Amino acid sequence: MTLENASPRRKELVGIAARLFVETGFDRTTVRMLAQAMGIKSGSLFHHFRDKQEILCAVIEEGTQRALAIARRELAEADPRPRARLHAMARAHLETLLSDRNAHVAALYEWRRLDAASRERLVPLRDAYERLWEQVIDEAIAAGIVTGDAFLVRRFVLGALNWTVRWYNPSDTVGEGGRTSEDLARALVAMITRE
Amino acid sequence: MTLENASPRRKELVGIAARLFVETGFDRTTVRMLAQAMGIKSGSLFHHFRDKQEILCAVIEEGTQRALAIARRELAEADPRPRARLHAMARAHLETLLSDRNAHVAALYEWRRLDAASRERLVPLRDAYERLWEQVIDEAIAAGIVTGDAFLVRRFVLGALNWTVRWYNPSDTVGEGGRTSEDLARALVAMITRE
Amino acid sequence: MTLENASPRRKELVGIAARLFVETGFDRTTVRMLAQAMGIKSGSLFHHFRDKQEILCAVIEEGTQRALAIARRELAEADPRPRARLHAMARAHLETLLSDRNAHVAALYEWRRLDAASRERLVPLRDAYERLWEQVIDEAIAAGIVTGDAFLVRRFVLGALNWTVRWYNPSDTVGEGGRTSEDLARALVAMITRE
Amino acid sequence: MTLENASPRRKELVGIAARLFVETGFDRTTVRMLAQAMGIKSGSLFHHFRDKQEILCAVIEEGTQRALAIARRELAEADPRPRARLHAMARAHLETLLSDRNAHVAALYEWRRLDAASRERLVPLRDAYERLWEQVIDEAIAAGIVTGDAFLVRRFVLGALNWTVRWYNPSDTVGEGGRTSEDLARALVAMITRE
DNA sequence: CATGAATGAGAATTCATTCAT
DNA sequence: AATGAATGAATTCTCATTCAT
Repeated sequence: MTLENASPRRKELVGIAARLFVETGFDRTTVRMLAQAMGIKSGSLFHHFRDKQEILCAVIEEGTQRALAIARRELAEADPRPRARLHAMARAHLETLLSDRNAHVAALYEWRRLDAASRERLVPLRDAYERLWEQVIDEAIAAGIVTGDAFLVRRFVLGALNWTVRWYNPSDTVGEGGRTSEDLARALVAMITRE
Repeated sequence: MTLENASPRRKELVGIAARLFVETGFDRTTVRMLAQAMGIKSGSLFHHFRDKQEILCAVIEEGTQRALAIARRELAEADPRPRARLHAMARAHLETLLSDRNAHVAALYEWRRLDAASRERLVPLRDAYERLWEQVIDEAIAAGIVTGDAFLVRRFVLGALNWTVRWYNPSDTVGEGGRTSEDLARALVAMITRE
Repeated sequence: MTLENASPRRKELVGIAARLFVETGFDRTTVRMLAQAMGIKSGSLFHHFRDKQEILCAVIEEGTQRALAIARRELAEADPRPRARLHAMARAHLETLLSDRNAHVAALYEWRRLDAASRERLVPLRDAYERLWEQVIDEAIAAGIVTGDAFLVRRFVLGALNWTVRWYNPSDTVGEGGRTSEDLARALVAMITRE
Repeated sequence: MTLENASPRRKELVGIAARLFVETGFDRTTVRMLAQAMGIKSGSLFHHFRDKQEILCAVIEEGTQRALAIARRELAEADPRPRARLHAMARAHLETLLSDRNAHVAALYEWRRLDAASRERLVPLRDAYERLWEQVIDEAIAAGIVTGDAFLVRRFVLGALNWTVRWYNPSDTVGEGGRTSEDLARALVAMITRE
């Protein structure tokens, strides 16, 4: 599941690329911009990555991997009751999405830019993450605190969460009415659960 | 509210551009692709639009305008009870988003590509549309069928709906488990309302 | 010597073109700019002129013709003594050059943009004008008020005069230290004559 | 006084660009023509210069700098008497203008094509050159060998000299009646001085 | 005469990528 | 590893010109 090269230097470069991809979009981020942000010249970039695609692929892998790791950790630490587990997942998702505007955002918003080969490689990883959500939502429905079609609920919930990056700026707590990402997680869970 | 140039020819071109922008993304849609899809040569495009930006601007305006018109019509025809009005808005939103994968999708997903001037021009239009949602959600909260922070509910609901274009293909009813966009609207309303 | 078409409408258009060619340069003046300044659409321009070259040709012809006419008039009216005739020529030259920043400037500064055919057509006209200068300078040398190689004197004098359009703005009498174009003519004659 | 980038490669390219700008004019010299003359592909040009403007700016800077350097050298070596100094300046000016049809011609004839920023940067350099002329002409007037308004004399003299590039071809000594540029300098000085 | 739409050749510029040093 | 120079294909956009209406 891990890629050919996971040196710390490379990890650092991937983080920088992730930020640029989120700020500017993959298409509009030039190799020269990436290199400059990394403190090297554009020619040197190709010693670390075969091509621009590979950078995107690495970013998306990193983003999904982190999302998966954090979700697992939060679930492991969470109260085993369904509502708490739902909350843990929402919190984890928002954390990877908003806390450092990191690779997870790129994973979601630049997925379409992956070429076929990369996509194929990354689908299992993404599915592993989604399966976590599937479980938690199934449990919530089984417990009667959420009603409806599990598939649709999952899609709607992820949509609601993913869309936050379009309107929520975690560093601007005043502009956001003082809402923290924790508030967001709680509000979302409240919105879809009853009793 | 309509802009500089509204010839029927232009409208037709805007429709074609909308489709390409949704299929391929604004950045990856070249002027030549647009021209070819329109049946003209790339130079001729600039007879109708000053630059590529202006095409995007026209597409987004058209998309938001249509969304606004359809939402108003649905609200006017809907049962005046809060849940019905919520449902009408969701149905209207999904219709403009999914029925012909039209300009409304571009309006949502390519908004960031607008330059400052266009953005400024279009913000009021977008706000008018969002105000419709505001009203309907306020009514639902007042009626006690939805609970929570009206602002967050609106953002979550719009996120859930907007994200549908990423996973729902209305022309593939089998792959989508036979779900129609009407089903989606109903499910969303069910998910967030109680009693 | 006159061109196929000398309608007053055409003359007017030529005048407008002359102004634009001087302000912006022939290469940078687009057919659309010309048309707009003329109050018509670019397509219509080609009812009046075969192509852009023909406009330039007409402008240069007009400019040289006017310069020639005015020079002849001034010489006819001038005191027959050599210095007075020299002065009359300088005054005439500066008048066509500066008084209405007209076609004569274009004739001098855009001559290189003429195609071979136009150039051939206009060379005799330009030579007729230069011959006037030749006479006047020959007379001045014969009279001993100017010394030197007649050919070089003529080139130097014309250079000095033609270059005025690069630094002298006749409508800004303050910025120009209150110098009129009449002052310029006098100063030039004074500079090259003795006794 | 020198600018951002003065690599020898760049200097060489600037020289080639100067020649093309003089032969063809800035507007009609395409980037492809420049690249071909430089033996590279058009894309590579932008490795050395940000845009076409910057090439022009570099050419004009180079041209004025050389003119300034040569004028200073000639003045330093010249007999200190006013006529000799005038002659030295004329000779220097014609040398930079005619000897290799170099950047100084472009500096004079394409100045208008500079954008505002470049112009601002180059004005002091140009002024430094003109101040040399100012001094020499002031001295000549003070010595009584030239009469008139120093400002106008300077403008006329520079006009006469600058215009030579329009009619004088130094490599065609037959067509030019065997006149060398040294002859031109002498004739000009003779024309404007007395006794 | 005038127009609006269209054209096609070419303009400057961008950019991922290569490669000798 | 890193770099600077170069590439070539593609991109947006310009513009003189044509032509049906």
